[in-house]
Amino acid sequence: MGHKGDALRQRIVASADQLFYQQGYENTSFSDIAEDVGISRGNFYYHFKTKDEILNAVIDTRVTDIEQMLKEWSKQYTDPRERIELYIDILTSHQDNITSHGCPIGSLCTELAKLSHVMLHDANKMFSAQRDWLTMQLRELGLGKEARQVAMHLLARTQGIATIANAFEDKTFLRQEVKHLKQWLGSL
Amino acid sequence: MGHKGDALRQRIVASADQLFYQQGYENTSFSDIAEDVGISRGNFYYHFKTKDEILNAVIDTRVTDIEQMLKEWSKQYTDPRERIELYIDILTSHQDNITSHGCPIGSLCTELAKLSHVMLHDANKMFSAQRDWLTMQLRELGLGKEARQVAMHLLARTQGIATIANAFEDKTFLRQEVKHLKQWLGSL
DNA sequence: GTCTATATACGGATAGAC
DNA sequence: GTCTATCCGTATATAGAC
Repeated sequence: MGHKGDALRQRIVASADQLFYQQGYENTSFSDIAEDVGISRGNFYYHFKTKDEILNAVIDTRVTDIEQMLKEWSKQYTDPRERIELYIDILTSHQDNITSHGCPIGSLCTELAKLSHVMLHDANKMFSAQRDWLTMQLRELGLGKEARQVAMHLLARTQGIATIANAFEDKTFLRQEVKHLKQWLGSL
Repeated sequence: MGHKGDALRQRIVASADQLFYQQGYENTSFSDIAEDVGISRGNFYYHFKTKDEILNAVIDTRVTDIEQMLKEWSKQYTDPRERIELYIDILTSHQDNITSHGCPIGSLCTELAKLSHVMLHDANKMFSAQRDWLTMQLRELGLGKEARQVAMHLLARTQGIATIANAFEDKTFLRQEVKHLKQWLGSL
């Protein structure tokens, strides 16, 4: 380890993350990433020995970033309802990317499941980090044992919206469903 | 055309369909399909010239099958609520496949979107056939202009359930959400 | 129609010069 | 550390024998 401070490594991970999201994991080659970063294929292998290794770095970075963001929200906002609304609003603020490429987390998990890739179990940590945070917010909102189940429900709702908005390339549908989702939140 | 009666061709399409579902489109090679059908690669190319051609056949067959099934349901059942319940029950009856490989339609659309594949527009007909049928059922149920929007909502709900059940390989969650979905249907 | 080569391209991964 | 050159496997697709 001790790689965290390596700027080039971070640039590679950022490029890989974007390309995996836009083109898919399998469909993205080392050449694609190397070209995007501006280094040669050979140099690339100095930083990452295998494709799985970079996938692992991409997932790890995303999990960390998600946890960081949610922790920040918990610090900056006191109302759990407001926090969840912020969470739902990600759909709207990323509507262009979502209609073009789907949800970066959902689509990666879907692909890894097809590849029977062992790293699916690491990838779904990107989901469970959200699930656990949402569960906490729902508990603060007064929900009891059912909080976790409701959190999973919300997770699924956002995934469904992303999948359909992507399949139909339909931003209007996405915004409609976000409105619907906020009404649902208000009814809790 | 005139290919419809060709038994071997149908077997190839059925194999391709299954393999695309289980392994993904890109990750499935001609060798995989040929081996599964029990023919040589060379023979394969006699029936389908390109990979896109077989993808097209797979999608066409699925669209036809979906329309056929829904038309059958409309014939055999009179209560629109019962029909929609039947639709929701697909999730339960396919729970093993869904937790292992996701929704065959949603995951294919997700993959084609990543590949910027032109056939995404054909693939989402698998969805719109369902949307249109659901819209009709909801109209019979007494809904007005909002019927189509509610149909899209239901579509998204099922997709979200499939994506999350797949990512977590969680059948229990799937069944929970199906129950939830039926409560929602009852409240319409 | 079905088969066995085979052409060609590209993928991941390595070796070794600088 | 970064590069070029290369190995090797596999993929799509074609040619041509039977």
